[in-house]
Amino acid sequence: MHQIEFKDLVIFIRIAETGNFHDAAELTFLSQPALSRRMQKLETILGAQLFERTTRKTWLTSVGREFLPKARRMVEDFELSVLGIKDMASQQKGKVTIACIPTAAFYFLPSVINVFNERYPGIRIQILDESANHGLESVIRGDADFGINMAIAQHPEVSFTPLLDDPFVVCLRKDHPLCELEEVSWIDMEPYKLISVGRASGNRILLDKSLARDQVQLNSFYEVQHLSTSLGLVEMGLGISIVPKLAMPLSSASVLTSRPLKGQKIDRSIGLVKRSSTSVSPAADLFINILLEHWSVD
DNA sequence: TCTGTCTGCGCGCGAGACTT
DNA sequence: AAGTCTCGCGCGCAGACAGA
Repeated sequence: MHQIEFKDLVIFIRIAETGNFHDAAELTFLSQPALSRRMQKLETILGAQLFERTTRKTWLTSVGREFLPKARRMVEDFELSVLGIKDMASQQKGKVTIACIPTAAFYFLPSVINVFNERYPGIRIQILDESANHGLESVIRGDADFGINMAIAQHPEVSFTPLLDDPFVVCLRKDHPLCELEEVSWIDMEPYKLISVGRASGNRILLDKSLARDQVQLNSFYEVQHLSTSLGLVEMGLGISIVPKLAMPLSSASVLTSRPLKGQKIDRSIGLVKRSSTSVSPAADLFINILLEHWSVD
């Protein structure tokens, strides 16, 4: 089955413009017979004659007149698309979409975005601040160019490049009795209500694994969906929480503080997640380069 | 007669099948 | 994996044809 080619449309337009197969052939760098056959092929595919021709004169049929603006639009769209891709390829325009777990978005992105914007002001950035699982799905589906995610969120279709190890800490109000300790053990936490994130969360999976390994059961009293909510409840004095250090507020004015876990170390490895089967867009590649310049683990 | 289009024929190229 | 063969497709050349 033959298909209409881009060149067939260009030829059709040139013949319509010149009213002449011979001149159209010159303009399209073909011999006249080759052009004539191309036109015949196009007419066969369309099942309609586009030109009436005699050996002296060529003119559009009613079908041809109707098809001409459509063909022009198709050629124009195609050319604009190619120009758009060229712009992107030359890295002056485009968009980078990053699926990033929220805590990492705060930590990694601002400095990288600053540098990126200075170097490539024409490229827009979209951040999908999503949970580890949703972020991974966005990368696999192609909704995001790449992701910044936890090592736990891995998949055969993606590659993972570690950027940072983020230890879990105990999040406390500054007036909490446990603040007197330099490090906090599981036993120290037993009397207090624990605020934890939902079981689907990647952070929760890591924490539960450690608790199971050490055969410890904490008083998990409140369950929330987001780390930011658990920080809010700690702030209100409702309990304590075990969170990744990156989730802790940066401001010293905050009523919250943290203490390392005693004896056991729970780390989440955060890194760059990319689809392994396809290459990223030129714009995304530039962003990744700057990200790795800033955060690459040597 | 001149000029433009169509058609027969052969050539070259690329893709896929087949062999070593 | 590399080399060879086959087939289909598009091309140009040359000549036929037709209208002004």
